[in-house]
Parts: sequence; structure tokens; C-alpha cells
Amino acid sequence: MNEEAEGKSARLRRHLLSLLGDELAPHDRLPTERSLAEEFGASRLTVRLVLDQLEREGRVYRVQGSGTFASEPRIAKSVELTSFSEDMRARGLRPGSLAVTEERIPAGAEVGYALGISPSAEVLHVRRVRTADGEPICLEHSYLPSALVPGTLGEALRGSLYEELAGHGLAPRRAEQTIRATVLDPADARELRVAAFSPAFLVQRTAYDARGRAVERALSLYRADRYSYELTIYRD
Amino acid sequence: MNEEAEGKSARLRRHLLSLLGDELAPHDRLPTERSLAEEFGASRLTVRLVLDQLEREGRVYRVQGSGTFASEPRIAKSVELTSFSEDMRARGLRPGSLAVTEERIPAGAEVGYALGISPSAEVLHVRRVRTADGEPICLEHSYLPSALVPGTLGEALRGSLYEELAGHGLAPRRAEQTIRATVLDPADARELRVAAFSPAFLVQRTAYDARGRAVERALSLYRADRYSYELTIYRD
DNA sequence: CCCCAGAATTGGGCTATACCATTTCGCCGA
DNA sequence: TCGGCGAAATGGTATAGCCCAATTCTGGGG
Repeated sequence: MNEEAEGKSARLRRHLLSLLGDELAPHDRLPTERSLAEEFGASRLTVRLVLDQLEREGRVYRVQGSGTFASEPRIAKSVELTSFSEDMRARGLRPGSLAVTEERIPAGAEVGYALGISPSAEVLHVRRVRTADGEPICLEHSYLPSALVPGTLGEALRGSLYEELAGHGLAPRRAEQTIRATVLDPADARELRVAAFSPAFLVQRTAYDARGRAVERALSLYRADRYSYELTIYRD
Repeated sequence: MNEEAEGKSARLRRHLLSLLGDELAPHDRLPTERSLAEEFGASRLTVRLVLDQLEREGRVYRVQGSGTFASEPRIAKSVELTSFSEDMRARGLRPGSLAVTEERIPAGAEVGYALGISPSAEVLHVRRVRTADGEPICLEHSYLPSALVPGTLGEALRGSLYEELAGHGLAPRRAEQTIRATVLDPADARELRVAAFSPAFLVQRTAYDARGRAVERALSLYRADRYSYELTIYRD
């Protein structure tokens, strides 16, 4: 092994990101693919793969015959699979949890179907009120197949469930979400400290690991006054 | 030129898509990269680029040392930049428009800022009630820089504004959206034929062309009872 | 002075090859 | 019979180079 464990792609990527962050204004031309290849002692294809990635992320755009250019700075990050904890930290808020409970129950029809297991199979149901800087933002019900999560999670639930799953080799790689606009019933509204019938998001999420196994089904209610959903979309 | 205008990637992609659609069950193993390369007379790198794309789209997943596999069928398509018209057609509904008006007005602070033009610069404001199978679903306000869209759009507004823009070489390539949950005020509720204070989505969108010029600012109100937001998210 | 044709430049697509990292599977020995 | 080890197979990363397509630059002619 080298003293450098990372590949040329990673180094090139970091170099380009620092260029984009420090030196280049939007619509400035980047060095040409051929010159980057020479400078880094890499092949042009390697350079292209790195630029492909940056283009997909919306950081650069390319014009055939002309060059590669820095994109306009983005207001919102491209849609990513993030946990509540990561999401809040990205917004500069301190994530936490209140009113945590966990229990093992039969999956039932809806959760069983979503997780691809029998309705009578046991799931671990985690119910949490998620907070940002101590204020309730989201009422969340997570259902995990019991078979995948032995034992009790306990104190880990105050933090990030995704980070806990990753520790078990169950890092979510893909999630399907359905987002609905709704209003809060009085009981849920009280938990979130807002008036009954306030507007809210209902997010239904199923998360899958790299092999496509469903590892989590979650239903989350977000206060509309404190939460908006931001995303950047690209057309192929 | 050949009689075949398309490259090997395109042919390979179509072949793999038909495999995924007709022959392969979820988690079935695809042919190996090396065998596909040989079968199609292509290099392995070309095969990999096509598989990279399919992997990003969530249609296949790869396991190093093992193979490439068909993904679980997806409930929702990956988030894409689609017009209302495309979105509704994808759901099997017939898109249309009611109560169309267009006018040229000063951009104002919010729209001007979003479009990156002067608040006093003129924009074309298009207001439409969008329908699916004749039923009102969405109340939409689009603002386009006047400089980019000369003349009047007229009857074109009954159909897809994006398709109209594409005809002017202004096809949106990227859009930033903020989605909020809200309730409808009485006037908007009446237009959408629902009760006042019904839940709804407020989608604020700015669309950009390939060069990063803002080509549209839109504010849309969607009926929550008839519209949900579905997306699939991938973690890099 | 302007315009246009052709050269130079730049990204797009592809080939052929090499070696590394991880997983799988069969063979061999205990 | 079972366990483990190593070879084989598979995806991951990278090289060097070719030609095409689109854009940009440049110099000569009107």
C-alpha cells in the first residue's frame, strides 16, 4: 500500500472542490480535461469520471467545444438520503429526541407489506418526538424488522437511528418517500406544541439497504411552520 | 454516418432495460460486465458506464465480487424534473388547464430575486388552474423573464409550458424547490373546489437552463387530498 | 472594417488492457 | 461430515490513445 490510501479520483475531486469553493466564481471556466489529466498524472478518462460526478451534483456544467464551468451556487442541496439528525445539523440546529418509547409488536398489514414481511412477524416500534434546539419538530414512528435488530436500543434512540443501523451493517442506501400535506389531530398537535388542525407534512418512508432489503418503515409528522422540504432536481 | 445513428451505449441500454422489464425477476443476476462487453462487441468500460447509469436510476445494484442484480420494482420513480403535464400523464391522468390568464408585469421583489433580474424588469405572469381528468388539482402562478419569451403564448398555455419553453431553446435542466404544507385560504379553495382551510402543498420552484440562467419562477398550490409527493432518494 | 471559412481547441464516446478488492465456491484435509 | 483455504469470478479503479462533434479562435478576402 502507499502512504496515500486514497485514489487519484479522490484527490482530484478534493482539488476541484476547493477550486470551486475558493477561486472560481460562477460561470468561470475550469481547467480543461486534458490539462487536469496532465497536471495530476492521471488519464483523461479518470478526470472525466470525476467531472461526471460533479456535473450530476450540479456543481459544474459542460459545454461541448467550449469547456467546463462552475455552476451557480445552490440554495438548497440536491435531495439526499439523510436522517433527521443529519438534516437538522445541516440546517445549523441541534437534533434531539423526547418521549422515546420502544416496543416489540406484530408488524400488522401496512408495516408488514411495506417491509416485505408477514403481518404477524415482530417489528421493533420506536416512537420519538424529534427536536431541533429543544423544540419539537417532528413526531416519528419507526418500524424495524425484529430479526435485524436484536436486543434493545435504549439510550441510542436519543441520537441517530440511521447511525445505529449503520453500526449493524444495515446502512440505508435508498428510500422511497411519499409526502402528504395534512392537518394535525388534537393529540398529535399537543405533542408538537401547536394548535389542533395546524398544517403538517406526513412523510411515509421505506428505507432499503444496498441489497434491497427493507430495513425501516417510518411515518413522520412534521410541523409545517417549522419545516419545509427543499430539494434540487436534475433532468437527465 | 452509419445507418445506425445511435451509439453502442444506447443499444446496450435498451437491451438491458428490456431484460429488466421482461426476463429478470428482482434480485436476479445480470450477465457479467465482461460477457456483456463481448456479446455487444463493446469494451467493458462502455458497459460499465451504462450500468452506472442504471445503478443511479435504482434499476440495478452491484455487489463487488458477486455481480450486478435487478433491483426491486420501484413504487415511485426517482425524483425527476417534470412538468405538471408529464407528472399527470405518468399517473395515468389527462392533464389540462382552466382559467388561464397571462399578463406582463414588473417582477417585484420576490420574483425578481428568484430570477436574478431587477424587480422592475418585466416578467410574463401566467396563472392557471391545472386539471387532471378535468378536475382541478393545482393553482399555479408562473413567472418568466419577458426578455426570454417574446410575444404571447395564448393557446399554448392549455398544454405544457415546459414543452413551450423547450421550443425556445430554454429547456429547464435543473430546478430548486421548496415544499411547504399549508392550508388554503377561501378564495384559492373555491378555485380548487374544496372547503376553505383544506390542507395543501405550496411548492415554490425556480427552474434553470443548462447554463444556469433562471427561466421560470413558479408558485403552485396542490390539493392535498388529490396529490402526494413521491420520490426515491439515493445515498452516494 | 467586417465577415466568413478553416484551423485549433474542447468535450463526447469508445477501444484495449492491466491490476486491485471482494465474494463465491469447490476441493482437500482433518 | 465439516471446516477452512485458495483459486476463480466479479465488480472497482486506472492507463493511453483514437476519432467525432461542437465551439471558439484566427487570419485572409471582400
